[in-house]
Amino acid sequence: MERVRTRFAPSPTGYMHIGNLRTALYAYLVAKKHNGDFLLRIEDTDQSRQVEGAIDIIYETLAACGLKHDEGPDVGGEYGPYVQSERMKSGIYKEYAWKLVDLHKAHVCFCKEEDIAAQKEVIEARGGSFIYDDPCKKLSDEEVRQRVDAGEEYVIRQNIDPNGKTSFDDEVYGRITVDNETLDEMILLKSDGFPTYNFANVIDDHLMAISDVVRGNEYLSSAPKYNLIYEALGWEIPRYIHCPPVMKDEHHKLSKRNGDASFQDLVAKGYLPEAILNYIALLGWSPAEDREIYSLEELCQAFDVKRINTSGAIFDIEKLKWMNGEYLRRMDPEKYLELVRPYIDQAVKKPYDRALLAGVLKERVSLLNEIPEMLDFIDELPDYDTSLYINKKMKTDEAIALDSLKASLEVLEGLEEWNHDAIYNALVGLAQKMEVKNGKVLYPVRVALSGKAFTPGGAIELALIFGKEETLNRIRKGIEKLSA
RNA sequence: GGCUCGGUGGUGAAAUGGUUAACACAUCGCCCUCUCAAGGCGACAUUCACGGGUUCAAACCCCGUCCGAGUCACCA
Repeated sequence: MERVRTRFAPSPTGYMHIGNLRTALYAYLVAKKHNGDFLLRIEDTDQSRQVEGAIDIIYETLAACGLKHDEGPDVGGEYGPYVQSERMKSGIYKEYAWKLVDLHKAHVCFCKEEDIAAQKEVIEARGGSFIYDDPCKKLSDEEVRQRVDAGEEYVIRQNIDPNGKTSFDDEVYGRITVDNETLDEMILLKSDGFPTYNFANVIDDHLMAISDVVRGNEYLSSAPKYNLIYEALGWEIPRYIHCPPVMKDEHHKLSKRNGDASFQDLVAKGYLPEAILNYIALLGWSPAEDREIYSLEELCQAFDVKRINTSGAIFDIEKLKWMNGEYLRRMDPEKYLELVRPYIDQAVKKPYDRALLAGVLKERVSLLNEIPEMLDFIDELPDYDTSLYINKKMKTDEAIALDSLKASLEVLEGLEEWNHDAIYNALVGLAQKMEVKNGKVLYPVRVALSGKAFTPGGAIELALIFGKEETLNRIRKGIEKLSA
C-alpha cells in the first residue's frame, strides 16, 4: 500500500470553527493511524477574502490541539510551496489548465459573468434547471489564440460530455453515481489567473501525493467533476472520506458566520483543547468499544473511517462541559494547580495557599471560567443574610446556628495547632459531645466562613485555608450577625 | 426546481435479519454528604420519520411517501 498522506486545506478567511477543526482532526487521524503524513496547505486563491492574521490562527489552533503537521508553509517539506498563491507563481495551474484545453477536456471562455447570470435567472424563473451551454466551446483554436494574444479577458472552463454517468466510491458514503448531464462545466482558471478551489484542489492533491482526501460532505456532489479532471490528466483518483456536517441545531450547520463558538472562543471560556478535541472526535464517529475518553494518541489507534457516520451531528455544549470536567478531575494535582493558578489569582489577591484552594476546586469545576465566581468570598466575607443559616436538611435555624457558632469559636480558639486533623477533631468532636449530626456544627461554620449557600470545600477545608485568625474573625462576625 | 446525501429517545450514538433497542450527556428520583458538586443506585424510546412489501422473523432488505441537509459562484 502506498504511503498514506492527508491534508488539511483551509482558507485563511477568519477564525477556525469547530466543524473545520473536526475535519482537520479526522485527516490527522487517518494519516497517523497508518503512520502517514499529515500536511497543511493554505488555500488562498480568493484574494478578496483574505483576512489578516487568519493563517496564524490556523497554526495556533493546530499547535494547541497537538495536530502537528509534517509538512506545511511554516515547516516546509518536499512538496512545497504549501500556499496556493505561492504555487501559482510557478504557473502550474495555468499550465495544467491549458493542458486540459489541448486535451479538449476544457475550453477557453470569453463570456461575461453578468450575461451568464442573466440567462440563468431567466431559466430558473421558469423553473428549469440551468446548465450553461457555453458558445465559446465552438470557437476555433485560431480565434481563441488571437483573442487571448490580444489581451482579452478569459476563463478556462471544464468540458463535460453530457452522456453517461460518473460514479466513485466514498469511504463513508459508499458508491455515489450521477448523470453527467447534471454536471455543469465549472471554471478552472479565473480571469485573474488564479485557479478556482475546485481546480487547485485537484492539482495540488495530486502533486502533493495525497492518498486520502478528507473533507466535508458539501463536496460530495462535486466530486464527480473533480474525478473527470483526474481522469483527463491520467492521474489516480484518491480515496475520498467525506464527513457529515457538525450542526448547531437540527437545521443549521455550525458556522463562524452565525457567531457560533470557534475553537478559540471555547478555549477562552475555559474549555481544554484536549477535551474539545476528544468531544468533536465523537461528533460523527463512534469507537468500537464502549468508551468515550480518548487522548489524541489513543484516538489515532481507535479511529476507523468505516465508523464515521453519514448524518449530521448536533454540537452539544452540555456534553462538552461534562467531558471538560472529566479531564479536569482526572488531571494530576500538580498539573491542575498550574492550570488553575491564573484563575485563582484573578479572584484571590490575599496570600492564601494556592494548592489548598486548587484542591478544594478539583472535582467541582467543569469549566475554568467558573473559578473566579466560586472563590469570590475568599478575600472578603460578603455581606449575607442570616436566613442562610436556616437549612431544613441540616436541621439548623438561626438560634441553633448561634449556639453552634459560639461553641465552635470556643473550641477553635483553644487550638494550638492549625491543621486539618486538629480542626476536624475540634469541630466534629464538638458535634459528638453535643450528640448532634456533624452538619449541625459544620454547616453554620461553613456559612459563617463564606457567607454563601454553596461553596467549594467544606467548613474544615475553608478554615484551613483562612488560617486561625481569619477563621475566628468570620465566626465572630457570624455570631454578631445572629445576635443582632 | 434538478441532482446528491441523510432521518434510532431532548443530544451524541450502538446494534446491519433473530431474546426485554447498548452506552454516554441532559433530565427526574433515591443514597452518600457540613453546602454545591463529584460518586453510587434507579427511572426515562411498547419502538427505530411514515406507509406498504419480502421473510418463520426487520431498526436493519425492497418500493413509495414525507421531512431535512448539501449542491447547482470567476467562494472554498
